[in-house]
Amino acid sequence: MAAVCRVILRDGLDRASVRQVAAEAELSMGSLRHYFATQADLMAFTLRAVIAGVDKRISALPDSPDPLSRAVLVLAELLPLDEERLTEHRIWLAFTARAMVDPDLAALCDESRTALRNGCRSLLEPLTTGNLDRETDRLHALVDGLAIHAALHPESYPPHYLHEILHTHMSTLPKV
Amino acid sequence: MAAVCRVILRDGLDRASVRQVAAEAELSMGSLRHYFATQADLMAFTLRAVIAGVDKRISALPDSPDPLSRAVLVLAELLPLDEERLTEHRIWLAFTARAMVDPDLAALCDESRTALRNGCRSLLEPLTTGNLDRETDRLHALVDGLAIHAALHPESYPPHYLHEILHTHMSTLPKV
DNA sequence: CGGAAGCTAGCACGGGTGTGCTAGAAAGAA
DNA sequence: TTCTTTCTAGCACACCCGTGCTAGCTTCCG
Repeated sequence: MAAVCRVILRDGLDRASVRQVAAEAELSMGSLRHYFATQADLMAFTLRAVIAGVDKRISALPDSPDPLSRAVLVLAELLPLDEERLTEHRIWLAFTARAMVDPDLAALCDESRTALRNGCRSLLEPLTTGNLDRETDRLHALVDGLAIHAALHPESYPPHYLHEILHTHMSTLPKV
Repeated sequence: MAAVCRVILRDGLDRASVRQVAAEAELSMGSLRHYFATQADLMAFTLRAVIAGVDKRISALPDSPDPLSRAVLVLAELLPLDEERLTEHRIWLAFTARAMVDPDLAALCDESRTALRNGCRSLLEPLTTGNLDRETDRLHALVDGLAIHAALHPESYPPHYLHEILHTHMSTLPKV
């Protein structure tokens, strides 16, 4: 639901009321509620849609025989390298913050967080001989941290710089 | 303002209304407003207090002649290794999310974010011969990412494990 | 003692909120 | 055509909100 995202980006998740979203979507409140019985439904649907979008983009990625370039390619999808991904990350951050006090959202966030971690792990597997779990968590933290910094200050983290940091990290993994 | 923090942790920043905070502090609304003219004042004060607490803890740290152990010592203060720091990080995350749509809070967050980055930079300076800016941003992202993951899932990130990851990172910095 | 200053309590206003509900329009099947 | 389903619009309720305001209480200084 594009309207929900626009409202969240402009006014924040707190102010994404049913009324505001309906106005943004140029719908009446009643119409909106015909599709989404409650506000929680609306928000959960939106979050799911964002997650599904990311998943889809990643699985559409071309295969690459070289584990390192594949890893960089995949991880780059998780960084806000363009307007679309910047939007996704801001939405994601808003929901993550709310997940701290909303068990339903927390479950959703956890699910995709775990998937992300597993993804990092499988990318890392052929690339390091260090402790895999530890390296996974280190990479995962780096990617999320970078994403947040870049989402808040895109001007300080241009795409090529993000790539550079990512490459540095992957090149300094503990190896044999 | 401990009451504000309790409400934010329990119900979220959105629901940290003047009424809720007053109730949590066992004060009347009027009394609270005698000290904080507006809700924004209350929140800004709280955020400043949290930031000041972290600053104070860090500057109270004992000196260490060894740059590596000093770095690990300082950075450990930025991770949720105990209940107090866990609280701080959750509060911080809540405010960060709101800073996306609140320019006043954004200014505050930026300020301490920059300070943190500079801190990382000066810790890193004697430890790596890699590109200092890039290493700074990489470390900064790692610390923030770790902090967030640990704040959301403390059970998966026990203190010794956080330390371990930190140590791994510092040991694999690009060196001569 | 008197008076001022600091503090507390609470009311009231205007406004925004989620959701239950009904009434009607549009569209498609019989 | 008529009936049924799907959709739209909007009202109404009860609730919580920030803030302006006043009235009373305490505390302390002169």
